[in-house]
Amino acid sequence: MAAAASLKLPALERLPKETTNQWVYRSLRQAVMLGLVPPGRPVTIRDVANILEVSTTPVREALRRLSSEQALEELDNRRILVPNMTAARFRELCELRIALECHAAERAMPYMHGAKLDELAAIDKRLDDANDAGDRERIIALNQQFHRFIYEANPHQTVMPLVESVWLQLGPFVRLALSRLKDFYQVDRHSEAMAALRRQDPLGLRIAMEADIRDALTHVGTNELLKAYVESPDSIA
Amino acid sequence: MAAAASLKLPALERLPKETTNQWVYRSLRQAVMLGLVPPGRPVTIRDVANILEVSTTPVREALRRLSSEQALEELDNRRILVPNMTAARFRELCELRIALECHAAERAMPYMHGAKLDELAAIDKRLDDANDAGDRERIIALNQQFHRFIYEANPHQTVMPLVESVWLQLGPFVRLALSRLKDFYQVDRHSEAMAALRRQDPLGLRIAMEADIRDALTHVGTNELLKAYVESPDSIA
DNA sequence: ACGAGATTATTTTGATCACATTCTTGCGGC
DNA sequence: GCCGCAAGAATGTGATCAAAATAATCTCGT
Repeated sequence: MAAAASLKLPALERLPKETTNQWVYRSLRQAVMLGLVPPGRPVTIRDVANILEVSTTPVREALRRLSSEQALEELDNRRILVPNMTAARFRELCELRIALECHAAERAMPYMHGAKLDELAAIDKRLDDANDAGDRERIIALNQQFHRFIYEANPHQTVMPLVESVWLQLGPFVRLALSRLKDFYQVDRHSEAMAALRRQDPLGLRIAMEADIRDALTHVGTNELLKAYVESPDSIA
Repeated sequence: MAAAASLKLPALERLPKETTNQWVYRSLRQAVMLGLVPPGRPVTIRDVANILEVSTTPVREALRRLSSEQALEELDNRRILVPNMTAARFRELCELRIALECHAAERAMPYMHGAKLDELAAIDKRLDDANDAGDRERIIALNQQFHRFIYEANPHQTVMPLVESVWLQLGPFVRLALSRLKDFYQVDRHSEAMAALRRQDPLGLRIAMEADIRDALTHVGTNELLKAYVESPDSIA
């Protein structure tokens, strides 16, 4: 029946106390983040409902939520799809990420005490290991964890949801960058950032953060990789 | 019947081609923006559905969407409410607004040509008039329009949704500030911003923007007004 | 006759609702 | 005070209706 031949969803395992809505949301979010949903192709409620074997209501709510977070785009036609990436949009998102996260880091700095710095170093250590092992999934996860841990040190959270939104929009392409890169300079940047945190040096922190983000993203944004992807996504994925 | 004595919703008129969902969303958004929903008091789906005389489904989706935009908060209990404002959170939101909007303005600057500058000046002129007339509703609306017009000059939009989210969270309190203020310095700041745009001077633009936002918000954030509100909202509203 | 563009018909998709189910919470008996 | 039960509230389902996309047909000028 309902064909949906080209749409594959990861079928995340369902957590114990989780509502259907949350489960569908997590699944779709992950699918978008990993770039499994082809940009431009409409994502219909019924297709997703059929694939995940749930009714339409939770699916529509999950799609709507992702639209609110700019991970999906709602057209006038009521069609929902993954927005197309362009070089210009990618550049905008990079700069936005830098502005947002430098700000977040600076506002969180005063709350990074000794114990928290040790925890952060531990995360970085694990990231280092994953790096050596070449485990991409873990590298992405731990890198996000590293950044999140810093920003969330600030107990008065306002930025993190916005940061997540930008991550969601960049998600698939960051993965793309990693899939081609052999080694990462990020570890050094992370060390610089941690040193700046230890010194409580706002400017140093900003510089390290910006460098870290740029290192991670410029490999996609500037070279021909993004262009190739934009033109024919399937050839790379 | 359904009591909900203290919850009043503006009952926006329903636009022609609008779905129930969109209408409920607009109504709730406006209510939150104007501070009509008391923070801390749970907003139940049923209450809203009864007040607006629609079924629960569109209400739930509207509430969920506002939660995604950080205008509402979903507790573990599945209860939904307007997050409480604290002095610290307010400060965070101000700084976030400044960081975001300075960035947005700077990224939009190259796209502000002659014709667009004239349009901007026209908006500012109308704002000036509203200011003289003391029409608060229009002042708020036009001020937002002024800022939005600048940021949206950038054709590769990524920031505006994030800015809207912050506006939503600050909304009620900005209104609060205006309700007490006699005159505004913003007009001058707007002139400075326009001058900087004309010169294509990034630093000057940032300075003017930051000053403009600070002028609008510090009156709430620093003085006893916010404190009074946080302690007993009803005494001020 | 032929084909580009408009138009209608069919089918797909989204929106809304009422009801069933599941979860939370607050009350009252012990 | 604690436990359990009942009322209230939210989630999820399937049905129904309206809107939009796609397919098929028609019109008209050449």
